Amino acid sequence: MPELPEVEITRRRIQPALLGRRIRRLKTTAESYFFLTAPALLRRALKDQTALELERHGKYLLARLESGSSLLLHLGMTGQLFSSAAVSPRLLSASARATLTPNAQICFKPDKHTHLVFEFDDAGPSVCFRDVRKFGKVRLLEPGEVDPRIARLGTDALSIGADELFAATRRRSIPIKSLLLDQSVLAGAGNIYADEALFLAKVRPTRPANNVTRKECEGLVRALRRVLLRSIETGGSSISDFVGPDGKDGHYQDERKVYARGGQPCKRCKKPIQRLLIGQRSTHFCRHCQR
DNA sequence: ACCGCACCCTGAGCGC
DNA sequence: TGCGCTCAGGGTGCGG
Repeated sequence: MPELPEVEITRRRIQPALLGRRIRRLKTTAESYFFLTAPALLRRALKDQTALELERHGKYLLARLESGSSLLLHLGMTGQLFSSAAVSPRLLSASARATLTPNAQICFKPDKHTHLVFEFDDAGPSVCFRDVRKFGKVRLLEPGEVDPRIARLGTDALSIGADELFAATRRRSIPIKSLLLDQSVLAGAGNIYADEALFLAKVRPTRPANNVTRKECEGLVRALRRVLLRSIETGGSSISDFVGPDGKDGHYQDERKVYARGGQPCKRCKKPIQRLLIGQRSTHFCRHCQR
């Protein structure tokens, strides 16, 4: 599940394969929930365009094009943006994976889940967007147009201060975990890093936001920065689908303390990690360490 | 304004 | 070459 670190890794590593290369052709799959801009329009608009910059806004990527238009991308739950030269079993459908022989040359071939393929004027690799569950999004923005999803985003989770987080908690009675997932409060945190930050800060995820203290908000802001930066350092979390644009797995899953560790011993006190649902999201915490 | 929840999607895993 | 069920969850939108 791509969150801030995975999106930032994607941004950094896809840049060399994307920026400054003239798009000869864009291939797309058929109209679907994924396309906020109709695929035919997208194909026309991107032909002969060149991306100059790639920005991250929370979990969104925004490619600035030479024409002044922009391309908005969201990876959703299972989105993968990568070079066609990347090699990873995570980029293959289950059936393709099953027929792999141990030493087979793994060569990516767009499948039915590969919704975008950017081909370039030079003969180099394509850039592909694959998304099995289609929770991802793609949209073309006209010059000067600001997407409302971007406009609604709160401060980036890497730069939010304790004052701002504390102020946001005052008016809200929802669980602090739900507040951390609210992209209009702070942009970029998702289920994994919210759980991990709450553990590091020793705050129980069920606590009503308006009952979290100023000091705890300071701890939460520090913990968020720590887990997000560390995850970026280790290449993100490759728990199910995430893989870097170069085909490399991330390794933060090896360092996680609570996420998806329900029933296993707490790394700090050895008591079993609890799992429950908060706002339809599975939540993991230590009843002893988090108060 | 705020909050809880259904919904969008598909594959993996599991019980029978 | 089994079938049907449940679960995973980011973001949106709706009803209370």
